[in-house]
Amino acid sequence: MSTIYIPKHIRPMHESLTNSDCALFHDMTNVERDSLEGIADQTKCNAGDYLFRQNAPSDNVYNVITGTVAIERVSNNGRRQVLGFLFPGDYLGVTNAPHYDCAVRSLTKTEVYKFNRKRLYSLADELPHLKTNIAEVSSRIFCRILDQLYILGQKKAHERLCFLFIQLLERLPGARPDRIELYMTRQDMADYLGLTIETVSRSLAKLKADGLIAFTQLNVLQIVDLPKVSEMADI
Amino acid sequence: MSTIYIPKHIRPMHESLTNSDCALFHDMTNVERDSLEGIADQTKCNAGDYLFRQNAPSDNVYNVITGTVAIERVSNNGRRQVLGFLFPGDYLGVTNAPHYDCAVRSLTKTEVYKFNRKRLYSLADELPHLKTNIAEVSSRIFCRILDQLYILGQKKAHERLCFLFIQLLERLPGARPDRIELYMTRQDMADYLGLTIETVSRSLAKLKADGLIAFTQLNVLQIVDLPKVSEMADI
DNA sequence: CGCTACATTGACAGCGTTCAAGGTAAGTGG
DNA sequence: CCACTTACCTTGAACGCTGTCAATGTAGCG
Repeated sequence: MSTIYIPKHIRPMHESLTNSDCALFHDMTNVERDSLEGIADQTKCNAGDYLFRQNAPSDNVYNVITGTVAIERVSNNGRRQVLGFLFPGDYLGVTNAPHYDCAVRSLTKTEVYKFNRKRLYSLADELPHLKTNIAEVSSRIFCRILDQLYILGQKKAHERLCFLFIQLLERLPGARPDRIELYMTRQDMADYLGLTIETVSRSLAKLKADGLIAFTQLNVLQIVDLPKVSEMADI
Repeated sequence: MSTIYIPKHIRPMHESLTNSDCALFHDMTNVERDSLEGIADQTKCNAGDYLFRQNAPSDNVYNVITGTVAIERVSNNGRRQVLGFLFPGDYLGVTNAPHYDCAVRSLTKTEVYKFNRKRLYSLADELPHLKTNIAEVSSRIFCRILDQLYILGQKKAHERLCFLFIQLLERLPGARPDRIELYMTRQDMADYLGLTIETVSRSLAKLKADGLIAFTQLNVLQIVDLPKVSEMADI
């Protein structure tokens, strides 16, 4: 039973998160969950705000409650690479380095839980399940990066877009083949997939013309031919 | 003082490894080092052999003693992506997933230390430094993957090659600007950099013609203009 | 209405892939 | 020692995808 104060309009963390990456609470007892909730602060930010910047001290681990964020990395010469999009349930800032090696920008209004990393990691020393779960979260993040690496190394523009769509379908809460809301701009997609915005636009047009996808609105996608889209995305 | 048996032609692990990634022993006492060495088996394999295959159970963590290996991933449609090259001191098989999501092939005769992962991780529960060091190793692996991701997303062919050269210069033991031995084939480079073998060949010719690099032998590279090569590789 | 930000489309050039031919080096067997 | 094989690498030519530059279209907002 929880003893800490929770504003009544907020559901306990382990009930409000639906994504499969919501793993910190996995296998934990209620008492353990309460201690984990005890070190979490809830914060909000608006579309366009940065949760943290590249090279800032990596003080916190975050867990997305609502909204979508983009992880991005900018190099000396100004080129930007988006390393991933994160959704409710996803974790960010899970690193052992003293500074973040990337920035996190919110694409929508976003609510997150913020864990002080030192406190989280020392709590993990007491709660074996938590330690396992942190490792599990890291492992999943790593697997996704490997997928993206493969896509960037081996796939053509329209295949990369299909990969993104399948990822959204699998990970974005509420996404269905007939309705996937794209919270990111074309530029964000381009920077994620290693393309230009024009190529993204043209590839979308091609996929549309071929009857694989459709747009009900500018940013609402429909996957018309899921088997073919899956096949093109296949890693 | 070491009490376990070490064949006399083999130097203790923590003395034989020079790479900066040799981090498992960092900050450990001699007693701690001995217990870590106690769970290590030494094995060898020939060029072309696989240390482990994609989807095999992830039973072991390896540490390269001598030689060079390539981490690779093959997809359903047969396209191959090389995820990295590893050198003496580097670790591989560091994952929390029950199966390896990639294969590891040796490019040369290779000696490795093999740690049973369960034993390594339970030993880490007793030795705080070891746990920290494992996390540190994971973190470095992750950072390198992010670098590669950026390269694949944003760089042109000749820039990607410069990136590889700088990586080799920094990480391959014995590499100097005027002599870098390339243990991998052109095809391996291509699969690492997301290019075709022909593009690799042509880009090498271009870099040579521009006076940035030279070849003393087919597989022995010389970086002639290090500042320019570094600049092109810049992440 | 006009402003702004974002997205699409067109024309064209260039980079990288593809297909094909030729070259190089090491190893094998007569 | 030399022809032959094999694996790897280089080079050429043509094609096509993607990037670049520029213009146009669209949606939201004051």
